[in-house]
Amino acid sequence: MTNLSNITGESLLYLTDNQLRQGIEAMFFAYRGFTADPDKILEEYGYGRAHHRAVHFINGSPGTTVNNLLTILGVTKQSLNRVLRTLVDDMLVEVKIGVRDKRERNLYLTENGNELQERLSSAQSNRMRKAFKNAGPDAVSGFKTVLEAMMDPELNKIYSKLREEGK
Amino acid sequence: MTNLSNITGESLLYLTDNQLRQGIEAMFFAYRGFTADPDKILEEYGYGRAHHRAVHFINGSPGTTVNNLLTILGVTKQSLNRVLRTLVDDMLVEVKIGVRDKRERNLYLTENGNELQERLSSAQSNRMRKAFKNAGPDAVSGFKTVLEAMMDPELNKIYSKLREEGK
DNA sequence: CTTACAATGTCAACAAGACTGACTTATTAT
DNA sequence: ATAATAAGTCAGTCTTGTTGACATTGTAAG
Repeated sequence: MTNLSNITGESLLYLTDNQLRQGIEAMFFAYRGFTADPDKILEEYGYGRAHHRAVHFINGSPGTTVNNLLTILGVTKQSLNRVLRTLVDDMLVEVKIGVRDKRERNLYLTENGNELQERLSSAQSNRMRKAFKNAGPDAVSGFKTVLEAMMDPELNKIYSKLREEGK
Repeated sequence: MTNLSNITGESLLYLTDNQLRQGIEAMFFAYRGFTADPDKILEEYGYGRAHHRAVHFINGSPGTTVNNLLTILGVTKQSLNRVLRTLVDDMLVEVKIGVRDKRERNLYLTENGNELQERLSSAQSNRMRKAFKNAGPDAVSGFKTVLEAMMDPELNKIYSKLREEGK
């Protein structure tokens, strides 16, 4: 029992190339699984992952501005605009002129937009719930800890902010 | 010590919508971080992520066939061929005719190919190593457990096979 | 041996989703 | 009045995926 604390502590973090390689491949395959279910739903609408991301973050921060969305998504306004325009044309997203600053546009999901969001969210959540249940609570916290450490520092700030807003 | 095992066991897995939402966003932001460093290197070569994936899996299974690669990557042969052709033209990948079955093509990295692979791998591994170190060994196993549970069953088989091959 | 199947490669056309660069229109701030 | 900001748009390019059709070569089965 002398060096057991060492064994479970720092010294197990001799990470071999193979362990790192496995981590890399786990990320690759898991991300594929992670997006598989929503992709099927999006296909019905003729949408892609870009639409999913927009809908997801508008749902999470109703009334957010175009600039906010650009920062979170990390794309150009031309790229976002293409997606946003189809969502507005299809009556899934509503655009309101800002009250404080009339240059800003506040984005909201319509009733139809919410319906799509719910479908996407529940598909993705179901998979994640199963994964979490299989893995157990300790694994879940480990999962989140590693992912947070893997983000770029700026994105981590945004993510933390979103965590606070979501209670 | 009576119900502590319960608390840390099943009952903590009442997963709220917010916890699931956070997991989803963590995946999104972490994957961005995960690909950020290699993307910069690939830009020097005029390559994209598709090239990275091809190089990665050829490196992991030298002599693998085109069909194997198609299965792992989950793309069409036309899509893979475009990428593979540039890699062969640029002398990063070598193609040898199969010995057992002459229809098959066995793929290998050349010296230059290995150099690119090393650069990509070390960039990505460095980030993952940092994340693993920050998170600690328990978090690492949790991370892997959840990701494996999140994969599609078929991909999980492939992934397990690759784990075995890598000792 | 011929016929069928399998592994690979290629041509063409198309689409999503990213990019750059330039430019307009409102609106706000200095 | 002038400059900066938020948003939108037009045009062109690139990567990476798709379908469909077809050719070549080699293996396997009858």
